[in-house]
Amino acid sequence: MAKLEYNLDHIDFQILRIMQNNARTNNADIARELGMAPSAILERVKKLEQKEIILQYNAKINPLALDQNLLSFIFIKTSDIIGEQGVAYLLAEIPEVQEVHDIAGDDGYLIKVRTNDSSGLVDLMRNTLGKIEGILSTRTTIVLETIKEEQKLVIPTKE
Amino acid sequence: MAKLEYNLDHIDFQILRIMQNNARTNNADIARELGMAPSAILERVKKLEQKEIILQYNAKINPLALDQNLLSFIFIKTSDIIGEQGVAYLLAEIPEVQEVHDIAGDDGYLIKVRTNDSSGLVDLMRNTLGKIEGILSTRTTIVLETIKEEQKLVIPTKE
DNA sequence: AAAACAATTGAATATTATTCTAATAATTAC
DNA sequence: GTAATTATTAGAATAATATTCAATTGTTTT
Repeated sequence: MAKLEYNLDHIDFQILRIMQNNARTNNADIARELGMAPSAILERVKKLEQKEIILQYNAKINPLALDQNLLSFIFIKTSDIIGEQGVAYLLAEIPEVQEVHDIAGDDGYLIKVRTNDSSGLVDLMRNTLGKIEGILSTRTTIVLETIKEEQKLVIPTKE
Repeated sequence: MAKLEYNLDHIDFQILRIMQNNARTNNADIARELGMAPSAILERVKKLEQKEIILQYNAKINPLALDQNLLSFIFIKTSDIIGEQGVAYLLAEIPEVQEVHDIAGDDGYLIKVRTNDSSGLVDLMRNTLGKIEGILSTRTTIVLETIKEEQKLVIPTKE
């Protein structure tokens, strides 16, 4: 993909701010808040989507409601050569794995995993991770409590 | 807050699945997809919100577009006593800090931070973290590349 | 300054959201 | 087990929003 030009003005920032806080805010409301015509807002939002500045809209669901109570981070050392990320892509395919990051210094990855409980984690490690070629070792960190968990970016005030 | 009863049937699961994938899917579309009246869907969605099963709707914004290119994880050891989380709440207030987790075993927290670049990270550590009382030490892990980053939960197929 | 391009408005139409009532289904009480 | 209660749904009517498009205004480019 070619280098994209992100050319955002302060109106775009305002739209992003509103959307980041409530992705279901309707066009008419955004238009009212910004004092513009709905059609103009629609145009801008579409452009933000096309330029892949807004990547997706998602509902944040309470993990407790789906009985997914255990959050863990796992450091994974692999035999992946630098540049190659074969293991990473396999990890990314696992539904319980929410994040996969290639990290500096350790020849490995940091993954974030959400399971039912500790038995679910053990299952995952034994039956899923255990079957992936190239994993040399793992180090697991259990989350006792999550104080904050958001994806919100800091949006500039001025353009 | 009293213990909430989450009583979800397979229709709720389907709604959650749709919403999780695209939070801007409109009522009419959901209704059509599930073969139900829009009013019934609206009723259910409202209930899911009220029961705090759907926590919020957010737009995922491309960090590159806002020039936030560096992602880091920082382990923070503190003098917080078990049960007390004073430092955690201070950390949670920092806009660049997207996540704060109380982790097992280390008397500390794992935080996820998104900054402009490495100088932004240094700034944050020096000027913001450095001013928080009770932080004993930090260990920073830099993310070279993110292969996957989602909040999507695994939603049961059957009720 | 003119031309080319981009963004905005405003109005018209299509579609959706929302409300409400009646009917149905599911639970609970007795 | 039956009646009473409660929750859910459909369907129709209305309010509001989304979307399209032509005309206008604003912005760059040359």
